[in-house]
Amino acid sequence: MVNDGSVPLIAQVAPTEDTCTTTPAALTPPPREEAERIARVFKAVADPTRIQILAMIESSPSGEACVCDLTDPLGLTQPTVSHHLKILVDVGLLTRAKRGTWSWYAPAPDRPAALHALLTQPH
Amino acid sequence: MVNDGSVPLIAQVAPTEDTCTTTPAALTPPPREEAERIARVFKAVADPTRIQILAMIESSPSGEACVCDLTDPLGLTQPTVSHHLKILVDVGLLTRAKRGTWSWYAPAPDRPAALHALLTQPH
DNA sequence: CGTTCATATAGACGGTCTTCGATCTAATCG
DNA sequence: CGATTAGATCGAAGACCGTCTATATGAACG
Repeated sequence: MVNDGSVPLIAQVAPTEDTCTTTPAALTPPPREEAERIARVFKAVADPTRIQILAMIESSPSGEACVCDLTDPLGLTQPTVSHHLKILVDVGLLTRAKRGTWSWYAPAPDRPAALHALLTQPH
Repeated sequence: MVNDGSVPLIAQVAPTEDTCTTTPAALTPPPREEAERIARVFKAVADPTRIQILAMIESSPSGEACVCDLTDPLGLTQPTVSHHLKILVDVGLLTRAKRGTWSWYAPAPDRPAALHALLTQPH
């Protein structure tokens, strides 16, 4: 890709640090729309509380949890926990099933697997 | 760390949905410190501009790019691009190599692979 | 040494996010 | 029906973020 057949006669000491803006092909970013869609998912997990919520639900023996299971261990109020859960549902990382008075939250089956891997075995 | 690779995505329905707070074992969140560390990485990629920057650098033929390569295609000022690049370097997703007047940014070799997969083939 | 160029940093401004208290909705049960 | 309970929504306060302009740093070059 760089320095193929067309080699200058002058032996350059450094391989590729002449110019930058004059690179043969200008870099083009991916469509803004696509970048925003990806960023939206990352933004949902870019909060320590929501990462804790996801981990709690996934480690739950029944595979799901309701709001009242989360408030006390997290030390947050019920509206705050509901707010975080809504964000996670909106981006498709959790599902909500209302049975009776309680709302049960569970990991969405089609959530990105790589995201889960990053969450469970961080780095 | 608690969860292994194979996760039972399908939660068995309705074993016990009487109570929620009286579940046998109360759910305990992962340590806040760990959740904050993970969130810090996600926050770095929770911005469409930074996702575009990462994609541009990874698609660059030389595998790196300097600031002046990015400003025009992104339509942003130089300080803004430098700001985003600093964030990506601080979380360990990019490396910076200053050669001469230019600063060359490249993907960090030990960055999480799952993150890269999510960025390149989104869903 | 002074100029120029690429980049980094500082400070400011408008917008967004996290959290809370207060209130509304809806389901259970006496 | 009235009371209770779980959860959702609203509105606000404070912190944080992305972007800009202005300026500082530092290297190349005449």
